[in-house]
Amino acid sequence: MGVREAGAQRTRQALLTAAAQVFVEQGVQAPIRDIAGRAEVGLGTVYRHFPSRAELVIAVYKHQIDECAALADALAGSRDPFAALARWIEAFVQFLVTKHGLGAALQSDDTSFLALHELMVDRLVPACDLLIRSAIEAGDLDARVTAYALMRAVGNLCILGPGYGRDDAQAMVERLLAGCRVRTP
Amino acid sequence: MGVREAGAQRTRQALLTAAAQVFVEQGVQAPIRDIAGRAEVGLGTVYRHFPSRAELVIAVYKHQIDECAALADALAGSRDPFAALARWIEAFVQFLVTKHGLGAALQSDDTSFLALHELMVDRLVPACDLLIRSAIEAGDLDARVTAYALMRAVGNLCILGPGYGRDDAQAMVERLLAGCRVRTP
Amino acid sequence: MGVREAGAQRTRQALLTAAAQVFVEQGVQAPIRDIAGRAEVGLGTVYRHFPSRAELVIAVYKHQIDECAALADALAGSRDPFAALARWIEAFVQFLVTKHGLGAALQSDDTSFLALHELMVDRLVPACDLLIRSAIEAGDLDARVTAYALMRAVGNLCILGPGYGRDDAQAMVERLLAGCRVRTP
Amino acid sequence: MGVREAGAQRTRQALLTAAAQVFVEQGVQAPIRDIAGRAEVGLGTVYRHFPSRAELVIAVYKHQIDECAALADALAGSRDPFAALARWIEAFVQFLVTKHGLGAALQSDDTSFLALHELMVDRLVPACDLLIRSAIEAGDLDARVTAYALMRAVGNLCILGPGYGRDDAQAMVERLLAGCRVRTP
DNA sequence: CATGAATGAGCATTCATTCAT
DNA sequence: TATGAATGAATGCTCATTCAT
Repeated sequence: MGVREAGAQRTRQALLTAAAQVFVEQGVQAPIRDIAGRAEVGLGTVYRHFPSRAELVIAVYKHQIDECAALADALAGSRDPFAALARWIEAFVQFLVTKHGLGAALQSDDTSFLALHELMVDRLVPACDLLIRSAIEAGDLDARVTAYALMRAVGNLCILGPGYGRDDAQAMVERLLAGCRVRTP
Repeated sequence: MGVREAGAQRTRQALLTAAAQVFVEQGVQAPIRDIAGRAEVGLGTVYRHFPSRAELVIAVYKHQIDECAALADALAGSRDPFAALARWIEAFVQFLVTKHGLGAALQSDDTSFLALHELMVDRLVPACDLLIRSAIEAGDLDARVTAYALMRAVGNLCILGPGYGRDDAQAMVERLLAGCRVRTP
Repeated sequence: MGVREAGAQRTRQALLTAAAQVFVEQGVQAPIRDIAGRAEVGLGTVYRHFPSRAELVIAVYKHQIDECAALADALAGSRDPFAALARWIEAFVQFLVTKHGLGAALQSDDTSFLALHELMVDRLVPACDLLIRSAIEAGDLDARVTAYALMRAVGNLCILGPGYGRDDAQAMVERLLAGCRVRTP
Repeated sequence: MGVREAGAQRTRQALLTAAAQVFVEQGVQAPIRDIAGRAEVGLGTVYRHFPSRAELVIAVYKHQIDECAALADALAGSRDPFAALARWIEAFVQFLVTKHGLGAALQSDDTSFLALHELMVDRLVPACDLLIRSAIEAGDLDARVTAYALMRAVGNLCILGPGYGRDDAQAMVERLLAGCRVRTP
């Protein structure tokens, strides 16, 4: 890789970092200009690296999404399927809760986020589904719970605001999960 | 009240009706112009009656918020405090779930919705708090649950999207509530 | 008509005038901003009156197109059909030649001018066709000449440039028409 | 010529070929980037070889322009001067009609095409003039016809569009030429 | 009070052009 | 010489908001 490519990679990284920050502050709908400004880069440079907003959003979150999916694989086959699910959901919450605005982006009906939505669906829903099936088969989870709806619900619960912080979200997700559990006498 | 005042009241009502419809169709962020058009009224008239978008949003939902608060009062003192809370939450969900975009607006950090947020806090949090206290005192509810966080969580769960409809929201809220319950042996 | 409507009409007229000038100077692709500036009007005002560029272009030329079509009707039924056609073409040339950029717009493949193209086709082609048929029936015109192609050709010949002015265009059109004539011995 | 110069020549040729293709597909206003991409060459390379778009356009068409000029020389001195002119014009039409957008470019007031215009004037006008003079002297052509205006007119007639194809252009040019002929009794 | 014309800030996007490597 | 990353001016378009009538 030549110096130029290396420079381009640095720019790309700077853009991802800047975008992540701006997304936290303003949400994923933030003006592209602001991201360019934050990265101290020309406006066209953002478009060169990420022709559409969706691609930028995806690039920003892809790494963590992949990590999350990998965790599910690691947890699959655990002896206590419900506990495994709970642990995975906890990790998912950590992911969401540290990325302000992602939760909001996920439920946005804006077409530019369909791709992000798809990525999550493609990568995480199957991962989550695996754990859910095991828990259901073990007789621990309400069989009506679907991966998609659960993730959506968890995602929504992770939309923070004043007076509703990470701890609150965490606690509520735990309660939601508890409510999905089949009570064994 | 003179004829002029009466006319103004009619205009105000027409605006509220129109705004409610448009909010359902396009969300609370709908262009003011569309609301004026729906009400068959000039654009300036909207601004005269509701100088800010927030005031309009509030006016549109105030009635239902009041009803919701009143329901809490009616349910207070019930013999089964947890069931009362559950019924009230159900009503709250109905309110949110039929107002396209309201859930999203509630957690928006947009300053124009602070006032709506405040209204909900002022009117509904105390109402909900009443029911929560009773349920806690009856030993049915986790004492760590606060009215504000619960309502926020419920509000979030009511943010709908493709593949996550009213029924899903409803079911998830029920599970959340179940998870907040103290299990009696 | 109230004063407001009158003012709006004045604005509309100012816009049409400004647009006509700008079209002459820069062609029909001129930035909307320039037209707004020339009319000393806000950018939004242009969009209020003419939501799309095509509508503006059409409005600018519609009056004259209508006049041109009317002339054809007046000339129809003349005793010398070929002379009638020649006179009409002459008027058409006058129209084109005084609107710099229109000829170019007519042959632009830009979709925003389809509407203008359609207007010309709808109004002028039938008008021209009437005269052509008569001339053909009278045995004066090559029967293979079609209204559309002839108008297109004339339109093209009216695209002026340095060293090729109105007189040149006029002369060339006359020669083209002569070349379309059936020579009677 | 060293290997470096030879490589540069190859690059230059690749660029000309690529540009010719792109011009046909998108017209002479095509983005420079597209041409670089088609030639599988860096963007800067295009600018190194052809600092301005005009120079590229000229280089692309120069060969054919020269051929066209040479044809005129070959046809000069023919026994039937008018037929010679007609044949030459026919070749000129073929040249224009197969170059998408060239006709339009020729009459564009865009300064970047002045040079192309000049090239055509420098090479083809004298060539055409030769044939025209002969035809006039033979008493076959209207003496008022000038080479420049005739070429311009022919160029305009070769601006194609939907519903006005090569055959139409060809036919119209023939009629124009017929209209320039002096009728001998 | 009601009106709606006018305004212009704000944002997305494209592409010609430069220049460090 | 060749490269292509970076730049930013230019332009289209939307809407919130003001204000003269």
